[in-house]
Amino acid sequence: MPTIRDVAKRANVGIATVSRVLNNNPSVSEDTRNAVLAAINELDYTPNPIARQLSTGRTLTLGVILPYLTMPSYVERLRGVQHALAETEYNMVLFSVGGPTERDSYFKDLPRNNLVDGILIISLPPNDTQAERFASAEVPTVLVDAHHSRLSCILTDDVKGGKLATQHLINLGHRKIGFLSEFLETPFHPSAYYRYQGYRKALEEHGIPFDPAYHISGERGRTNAKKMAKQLLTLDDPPTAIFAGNDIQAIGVLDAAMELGVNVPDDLSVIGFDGIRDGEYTNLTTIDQHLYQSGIEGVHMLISALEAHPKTPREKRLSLELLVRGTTQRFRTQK
Amino acid sequence: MPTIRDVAKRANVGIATVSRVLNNNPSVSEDTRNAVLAAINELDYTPNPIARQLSTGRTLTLGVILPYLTMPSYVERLRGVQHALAETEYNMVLFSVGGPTERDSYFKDLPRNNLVDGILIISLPPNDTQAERFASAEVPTVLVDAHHSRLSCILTDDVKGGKLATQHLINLGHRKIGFLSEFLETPFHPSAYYRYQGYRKALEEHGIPFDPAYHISGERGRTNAKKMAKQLLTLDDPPTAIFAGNDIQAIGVLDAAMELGVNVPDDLSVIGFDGIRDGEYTNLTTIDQHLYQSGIEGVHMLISALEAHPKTPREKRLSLELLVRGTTQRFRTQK
DNA sequence: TCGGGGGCTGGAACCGGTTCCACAAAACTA
DNA sequence: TAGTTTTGTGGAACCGGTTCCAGCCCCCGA
Repeated sequence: MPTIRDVAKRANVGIATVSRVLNNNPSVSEDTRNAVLAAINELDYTPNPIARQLSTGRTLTLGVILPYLTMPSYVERLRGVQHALAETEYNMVLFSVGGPTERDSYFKDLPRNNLVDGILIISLPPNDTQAERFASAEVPTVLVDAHHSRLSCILTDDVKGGKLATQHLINLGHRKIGFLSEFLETPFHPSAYYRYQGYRKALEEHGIPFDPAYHISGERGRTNAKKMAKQLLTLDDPPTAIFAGNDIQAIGVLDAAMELGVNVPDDLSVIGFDGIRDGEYTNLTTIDQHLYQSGIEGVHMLISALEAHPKTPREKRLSLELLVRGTTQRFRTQK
Repeated sequence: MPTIRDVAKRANVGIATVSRVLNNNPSVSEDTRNAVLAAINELDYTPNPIARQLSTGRTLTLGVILPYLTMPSYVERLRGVQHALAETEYNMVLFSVGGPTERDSYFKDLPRNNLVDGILIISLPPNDTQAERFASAEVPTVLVDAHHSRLSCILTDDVKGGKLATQHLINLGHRKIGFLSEFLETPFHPSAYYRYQGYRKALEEHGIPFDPAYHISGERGRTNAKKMAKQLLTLDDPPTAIFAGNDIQAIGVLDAAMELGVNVPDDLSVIGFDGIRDGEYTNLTTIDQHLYQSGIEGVHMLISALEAHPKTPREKRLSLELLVRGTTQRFRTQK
């Protein structure tokens, strides 16, 4: 593998000059430049980026910490990141987190070791100690789908979204509205809890009393959602509409309805939350939280932090959109 | 940021000794080791991986070159890679390819510049020149879902898969079988072409003449598949079964059937190819090509090449599985 | 008592770039 | 024509680790 010194020798110049040519420094005469370029060509020389990284202190690499791609929403956000990064000079190192230990070890080492110029954290909220570590590090950090007052973040207003979803059902004439989600207390970002709050607020604003029997939470995943939905649907006085904490769970609700012979949307309206592609196939009404866009915005915020090194963290809220498809319908008393 | 020299000074030892402690070299006395560890702790020192990379020549990083995550099959393969990599000491840099220019630039630079210890290429077949460059580089390369005789690869037998799919339809009594796919001539891996060959072979073996009217190809994507399927289904003598080149296209066929009021599977059997998760929602019969597994196998092969540096490329074929779900049915003359 | 060998340790060179600084030659300025 | 700037260039130090090699000390055997 030829080095910069081989090139210098071959072109009969100093290594500083070769370096200048490589970095398009204008203070090199035309003749010298050509001689160097010729030598580079003859030797098929490529500069070693590791050496460059060591001496400049820049790696031109951004680290993305995110959970294993088990949930479609992570993939969708990553797609956005990928798209936004393509237009920049930065590469992306993926740190996939399988569990809390791994997460904590990345959270501990990454801000200290100069391996990356900036860090994007997706759907993994740091605790106070960890956030402090990120905030005091010289490498900027941006959270996507997570919040901490010490760090910049891209946020979704889950309370508002929960309200939006519930209001849609209320506007359709539903009064018996179930809420189904993963456990509200979670060590990760408690989006389900916020959505639940939006649900409660919407009910309250419309003078609909909250019925604890219509609220169920449990382990995440389609199959568990199906089980929970069955519980709701076999109540003596079952809900006429169900708001599921995310799209995958909403699909679980559809599974349950199918198995119980409950017709959607005639006998049951179902609304989800996320706006993942799977919703298309199932024709699911949902709240679109612009997952793809969140990745793009995260990268933009990180890049601008890289250039400006702002002292105070920034926050950006993404908009939400009600996506009416085929699983919600006006409630008919008649039935 | 403290360096190894700061630690050495604080612990009153030489830098070599600190380095030995960092690398668990046994020839350090217990006392010295403790003194060094104490200094490391007091200074909150973390070794700089870039400097280590430069001096050892190892980056502990693998490069993954793959197309933007536009197709579910890429995501599924990447999931497998992610899973397999988690058990190793390697990190993963993602080089996402949006177009041919970007692909070629990665293909050109990556094998030369020591940025990664090994390269995994997913669904992007190199041409002869590029393959030669990879083969002669000192960093090992493995192809997943692509083939070149000079490089190790993880392969799917698309001809066999195409035969399997077609035979399934034939076994169900179908004789008028359509084949719909993206263009057969493509600069990328011509899997559609191989699947088409399997289709032809199966017909031949069962003495069914090939009817060019039943063969259609065009741009990729669900919407285009829908258009093409409509053409097939509005023929004077339409096929009773359609084999689509991949699952997304098969879903497009389902869209077309729905719009034309053609009942699946009563009036039309549809089979896809891939085994992506989207197939679950649509209850699609398909050929499962074990995408997730392909990522895992790719990583395993690459890691073993990293350790053994084999001179000749290796090849591994993944198995295929017919996944019978709800979109195919026995053909009834009666109709 | 002396020589040899092993256990620890530190200095210096090295990995391959970038960049500060010094300096020669050329190009202005008066 | 002498003095001052400008332009182009090379040497050496530096980034922060690893590792070769030399050397010290101690213990052991003769």
